[in-house]
Amino acid sequence: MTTQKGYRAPVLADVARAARVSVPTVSRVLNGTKYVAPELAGRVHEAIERLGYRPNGAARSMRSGRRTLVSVFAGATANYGYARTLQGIETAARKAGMSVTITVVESGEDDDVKRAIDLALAQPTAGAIVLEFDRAGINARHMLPDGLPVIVAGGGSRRPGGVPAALIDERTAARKATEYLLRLGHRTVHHIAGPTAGKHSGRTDGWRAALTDAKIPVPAVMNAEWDVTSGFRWGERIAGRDDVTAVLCGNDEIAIGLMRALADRGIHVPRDISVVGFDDQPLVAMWQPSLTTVDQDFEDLGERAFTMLEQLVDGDMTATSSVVVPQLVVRESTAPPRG
Amino acid sequence: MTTQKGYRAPVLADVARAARVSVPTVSRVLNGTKYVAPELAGRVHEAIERLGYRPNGAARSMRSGRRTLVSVFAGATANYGYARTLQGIETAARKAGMSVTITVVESGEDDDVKRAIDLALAQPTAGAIVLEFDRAGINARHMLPDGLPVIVAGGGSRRPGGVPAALIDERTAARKATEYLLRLGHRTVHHIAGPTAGKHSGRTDGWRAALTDAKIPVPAVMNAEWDVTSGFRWGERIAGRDDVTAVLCGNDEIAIGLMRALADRGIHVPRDISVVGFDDQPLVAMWQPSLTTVDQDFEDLGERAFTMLEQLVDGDMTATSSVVVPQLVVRESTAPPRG
DNA sequence: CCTGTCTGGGATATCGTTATCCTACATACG
DNA sequence: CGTATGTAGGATAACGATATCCCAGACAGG
Repeated sequence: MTTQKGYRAPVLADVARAARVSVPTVSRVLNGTKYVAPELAGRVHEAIERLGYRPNGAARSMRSGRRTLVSVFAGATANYGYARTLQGIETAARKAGMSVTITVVESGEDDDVKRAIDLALAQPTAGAIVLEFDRAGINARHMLPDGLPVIVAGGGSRRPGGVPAALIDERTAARKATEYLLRLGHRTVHHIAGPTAGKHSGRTDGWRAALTDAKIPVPAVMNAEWDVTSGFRWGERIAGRDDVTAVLCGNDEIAIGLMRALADRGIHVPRDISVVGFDDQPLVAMWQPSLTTVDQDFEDLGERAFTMLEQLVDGDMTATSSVVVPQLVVRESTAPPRG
Repeated sequence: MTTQKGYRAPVLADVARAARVSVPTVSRVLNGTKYVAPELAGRVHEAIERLGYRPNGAARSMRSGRRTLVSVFAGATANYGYARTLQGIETAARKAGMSVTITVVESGEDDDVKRAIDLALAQPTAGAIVLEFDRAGINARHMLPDGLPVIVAGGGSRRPGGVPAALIDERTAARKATEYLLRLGHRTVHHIAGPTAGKHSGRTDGWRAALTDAKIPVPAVMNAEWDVTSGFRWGERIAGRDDVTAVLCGNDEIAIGLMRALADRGIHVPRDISVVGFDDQPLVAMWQPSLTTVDQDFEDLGERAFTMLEQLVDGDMTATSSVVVPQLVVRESTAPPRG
């Protein structure tokens, strides 16, 4: 540890002095913008190595205008879907030589959104990716300054409000899951929804569309949070009803909570009730019974979002929208209804 | 959308002109470093609002030397523990007005580590938090430049190599979990370990210490990855053995995979075999049987790490180490052995 | 031999902000 | 009344890099 009180990080001028060349020459060696004689370049490299020089990103991005920081806005970070999407963004960004900052938008309130944006954009930001799985994300998009390249990543099925987007088509996926349950012979399918992003939740919409198309009256939506406890509580209620034979859950947590509550009350899944989740978290395949769910490739979503942002930042405006339809993974938690 | 081709973000000079004051005065209004006449301050605020001015962070941090970016290095991001720790860091940082960048260190190889560090430190970084749950993190710490404030966050029980650290004492937790199983009457406790961070894994060490103290021969460690599949494979093997009555797993994923494999082979948990996990992910409380596990407060860990880093950056060197011992949460997956 | 083109590299301007210095004026004090 | 003290705000320098300009020398062609 050579950490001293008066330590000052070496700057370009120090390198130039040590290598007995001018400051711009060092810069040219670093950026390869012009030919530099091998002899000088060698001296420069040696000096850089010896002094442990590291370019100052602030100065660099200020003068050159190039920014290498991407801001991600999200309503949460630790949830499975968010975390995986973030992972995809980080991986793609790192390959492209860019860094990622993550800023949580506490709520959809204007104050929280504004604070989050001010904080994030206090850094030299090339562009933003907004994770629109909830209201916080949607409001964040609306309040971002004009002129900043923005990509939306989320669960919609079409691009939101003129902003290019990377999407997972949850609507179609929910529709396919519902149709699958109907094909198994269920008279209807019930739905426990997570907190919706405004009026529209792709998952809920797809479920509703499938029922409507099949000319089946749409049962009341059961509203819940995204956590296991919510699912458990609905399980307690559903256990007392005999009109429910199939449930499409807003996510895997809800499904698992539901199944536990049902099991505690002696209701067998899938014999008595079929359950479908959403997300395909690694754990749910190990459940007893293993969970039929929708496999969402969040990591791919993140990578697509970053790639589009990169194009946008480079001035390639052709980036419009990219939609992937996730697949239903059939496991043990679904079966034809009894009798 | 007023996004035009030739759009240029307003700078301080634009605001100054609009408010008919000098550039430094605008800066003073923004930073409150000196009294400014209310009249002028009002004009400045109005101009800022009208132009949608936003300070350029690069220029700011360059001139003032103040940095508001914290770099987190981690071997992964989407795993439960990493994601929650990150969440804790982000929350604390946001409250303190700082942003967080996350950089994944792909492996412990010098090349990967160096690349990750170069990328992250290309930004104006105030300090770094290294997540030391694996070898990648540990190597990252060693290669960080001198002079950069660094805090380690991880599962050790004492501060690693002179660097201040926020820790979760996994060793003591694993010891307590093992002692609990022994108290239930198990003759010995087996252990499935995740990929260890070098020689020492607190979880494995604590397990070994508990057995040694009880004068029980230490069984061979079963090595696994952190995922459910690893646990499942060990379950297949353990099912054929009758000397295993209690298993301490490196994390919850392994425990769940293990339990599923056992269940598939007609082995009942906890009657035939007791299983203990590590982490207390939200889902595992809903398992059948619900999982006895060690509750690790990762979010708190992240907050502690950030707070310590903040002190370090502010020149307060008194910060040394902060250790929390996580609690065992007893649920349904553990019981006395048969007979 | 003169001129034009190319190449390597130094001198200097510049990015947007904050730190430092300085001036003008008002007020207070001996 | 002269000087010390304080306040408000402008002028200017500086942070660390890159962009631009420019000059010296090498070399080719007429």
